[in-house]
Amino acid sequence: MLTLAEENHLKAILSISLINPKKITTNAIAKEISISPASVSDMLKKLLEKKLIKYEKYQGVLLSKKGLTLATNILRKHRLWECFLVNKLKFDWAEVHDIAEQLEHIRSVKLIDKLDSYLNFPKYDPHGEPIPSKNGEFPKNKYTPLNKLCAGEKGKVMGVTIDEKSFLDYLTKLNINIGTNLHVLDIIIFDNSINVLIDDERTHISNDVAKHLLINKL
Amino acid sequence: MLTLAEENHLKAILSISLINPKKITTNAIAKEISISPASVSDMLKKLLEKKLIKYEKYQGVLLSKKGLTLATNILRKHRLWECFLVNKLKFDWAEVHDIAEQLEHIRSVKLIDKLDSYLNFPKYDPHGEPIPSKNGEFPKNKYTPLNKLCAGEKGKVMGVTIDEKSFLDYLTKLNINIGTNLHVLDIIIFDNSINVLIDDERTHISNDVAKHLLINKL
DNA sequence: TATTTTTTTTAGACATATCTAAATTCTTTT
DNA sequence: AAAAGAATTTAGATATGTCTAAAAAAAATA
Ligand SMILES: [Mn+2]
Ligand SMILES: [Mn+2]
Ligand SMILES: [Mn+2]
Ligand SMILES: [Mn+2]
Repeated sequence: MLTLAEENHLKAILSISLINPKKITTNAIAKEISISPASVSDMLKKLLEKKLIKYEKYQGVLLSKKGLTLATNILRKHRLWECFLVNKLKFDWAEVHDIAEQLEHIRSVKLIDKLDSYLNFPKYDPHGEPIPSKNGEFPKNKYTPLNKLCAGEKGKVMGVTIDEKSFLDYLTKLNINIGTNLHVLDIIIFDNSINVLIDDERTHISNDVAKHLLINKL
Repeated sequence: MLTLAEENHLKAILSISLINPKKITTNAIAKEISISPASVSDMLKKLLEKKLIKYEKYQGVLLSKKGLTLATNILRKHRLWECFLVNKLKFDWAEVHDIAEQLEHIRSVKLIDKLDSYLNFPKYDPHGEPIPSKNGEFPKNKYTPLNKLCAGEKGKVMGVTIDEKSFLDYLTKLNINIGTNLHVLDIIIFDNSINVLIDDERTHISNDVAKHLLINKL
């Protein structure tokens, strides 16, 4: 049985490796969960002891099979709860991540099975993030980050890859939501920012934002 | 902001005082949450420090106004989640208490407001236990514990005052549920147990069980 | 390759929450 | 009212999870 801290470390490792599937550094984990690298080092020893990670001192860390299963299940719970909060309780998409950070630690297999069924077995959460199945498989998506589109291309926003409130609130301010249609006007070479057309309105989007928007190209 | 342990102690004090509204003893709290009396003593110091209880060494404890508000809110969350689990996710009434023990600690005022509304502002949980309102008021009920009925009286089960699995599973075995009609045949003076008629079947119920069954007398 | 910088780990401290055993206080019985 | 018994608190220990500062190792730079 995992403690809350152990679950949070495993989930952090998974989250980081979903973006960049390499060995994960102590510093990256520390940053992800806002604790000191020293504390992460301590925890890595415990997780290694429990065979949840592959780890050699100074050499970075990977999830073991067992660790991956457990971490994926936490992510599954997180995203299912986000669906519940948005689809059933009518929360705004920007409000649910922080609450799901708490709900994801509730322990009951039956609860998650029933929640999944109650929600009609969703494949994506309210941010377009894929929900792993019970046995840990992610639905494939073939979407392109907005920063990979070329001038002139058009597409529809299918999801984001960050679901923190500050990011989502900014998207809302830009009139971007899931389903929004975009038309890339031009790309500024200097900083890789782009000008897009949204609802006939010209909008400027930084590269940092664009790379977290998943687009279904027309 | 309360820690999990603090919340559990406050809730324990409230639960005990709902059954018997006197000064609560250290031992009673210890028993309620299955920890040592020594640990409870430690915690009482902390709760006093935070002005959540009225407490003098060796003299037992009461909730302060602030403590009562917080504890009542935890109970409210517990019972609302139990409604959700039974009414929406179709859990059996015996399965939900343990899961609600976890869910009751989720922190989000908006979540509970929305859950309450989603459930249509229930007044009683699946065990017939009253759900306090947002401002801490309990709906009044005028039901009688089964052990106070006299031979010959009839009534309907409206709720229970324990919602642990072992108790509820036993009720199910006795064919007792919310809404069950009972007819008290006779009371055994020796141990205050009673014989009742349920669905034309004679059933023997101990005093210990009978006192936790709330009856609406016909 | 040697030096400097960065990253990671270790060492030592602290807060929380628990325990058992011993001391203290309260309650009951004689 | 004294003694015995029960309840409560204190003392001291342990486990977990965090921190900062210092040491060690790895990576980057000169
Ligand atoms: Mn999220
Ligand atoms: Mn999400
Ligand atoms: Mn309950
Ligand atoms: Mn209940």
